[in-house]
Amino acid sequence: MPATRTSKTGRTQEERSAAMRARLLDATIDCLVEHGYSGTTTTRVAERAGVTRGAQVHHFPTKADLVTAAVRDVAARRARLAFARMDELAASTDPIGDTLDLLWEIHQGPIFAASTELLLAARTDPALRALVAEVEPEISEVIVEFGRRLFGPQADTSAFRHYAYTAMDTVRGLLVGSWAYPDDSHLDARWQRARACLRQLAPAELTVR
Amino acid sequence: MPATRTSKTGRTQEERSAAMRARLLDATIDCLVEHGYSGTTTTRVAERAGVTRGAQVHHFPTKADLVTAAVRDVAARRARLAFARMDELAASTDPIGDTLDLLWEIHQGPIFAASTELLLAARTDPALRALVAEVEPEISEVIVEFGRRLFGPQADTSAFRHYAYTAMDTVRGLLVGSWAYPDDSHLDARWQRARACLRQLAPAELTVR
DNA sequence: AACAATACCTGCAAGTGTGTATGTTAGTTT
DNA sequence: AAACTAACATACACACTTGCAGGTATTGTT
Repeated sequence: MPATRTSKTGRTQEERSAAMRARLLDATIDCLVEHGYSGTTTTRVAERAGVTRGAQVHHFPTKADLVTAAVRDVAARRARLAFARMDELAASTDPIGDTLDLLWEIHQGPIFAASTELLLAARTDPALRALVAEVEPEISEVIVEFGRRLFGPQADTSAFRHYAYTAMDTVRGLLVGSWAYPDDSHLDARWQRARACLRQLAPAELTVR
Repeated sequence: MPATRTSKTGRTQEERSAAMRARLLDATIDCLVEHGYSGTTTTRVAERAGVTRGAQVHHFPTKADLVTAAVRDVAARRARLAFARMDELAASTDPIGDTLDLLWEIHQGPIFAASTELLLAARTDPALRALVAEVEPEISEVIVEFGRRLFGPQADTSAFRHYAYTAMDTVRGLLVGSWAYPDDSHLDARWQRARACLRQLAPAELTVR
């Protein structure tokens, strides 16, 4: 136990460590979104987090570690957010449609830009690639688990998996496209169209558990 | 006319210039694909093209110029390739389906990786962004023109445009996804599914001109 | 043949990014 | 309270990138 109060701050090592890591990860995501992967220099991250570079390197020895940890972190947070709304979906009159909307919603915010930056960087950086290869199955597994809890064993069929992938591809495509054609005004409308298509495409026998 | 043959090479300035530019642009695309945007250093490009950096900077004063020119170049070449197959499409029994397949085919090869690298870099780099904003409408226009020639004035309806965008988004999404999940084996199968969906989604009244 | 213009080369300056080595402070253990 | 460990800070070395200045060679013009 943290018995001896030798100092004034009164924070245990673990608390300090966790707080520091959180600040660094947040700063990293911000940098990824604002400056892209190569613009996310360890120096800049440290600055933004209000931390010295020494502290940063102590927690994340290499840039690859830092960035993957950051993306893993937001992904996990978004996942928790999704799971928190599971009941709502199960009670819905159109669970599939609502799940699609949730998928869209989850992808809003910094997560998509950040993870795309990571992904594209990993495409050509072996060190990153190795780390991403570790993280990616975790994320996949979370998605599958989500489906399993919502739709039961049907989620383990290959048809379901294909469907889930297709849905995610569609969302990704729309969002990448939104960078190419910065006319964001019709973005939601286009999602509505795509959603309608996906809704129709859903395996007919799919029912909420 | 290039009358005076003062030298042995016998190449006109314009020829020299064009050849040099071509070599630089090709090398740039290769680097984009292999090393990503930030890994595409002007030094590396020059090396790869077998040219000094001085020559490179003479033709493309800045890195942004070089890279956008390169992407514009491949895009143009792919477009020519598409136009070359226009007759084939017009004669097809399923012109829309075949056009979708052509769209997919066009996106294979280096063009997609290269342009995505450019796009993502432009997302956070103002100088690049400005150049991309110039190139992007050109590309859009080519696509619209293609549609217009194949489907006539129907291509100018907003429904058609939305459809074209959706199709392109789908292709992009699939390909970005293929980097996230490096299991390329099912990629074509997934395109078949997506294609089927898009085929169905096509404006019913759409006919070849 | 002489002059101008363009293509191309060499070398450099300034800035930046990453990782590491080494010192200091705060927390933990006995 | 002393010894120990983890957290954090400072400073540096090495490599690398970009854009530019100033020179040489090739082509076009008169």
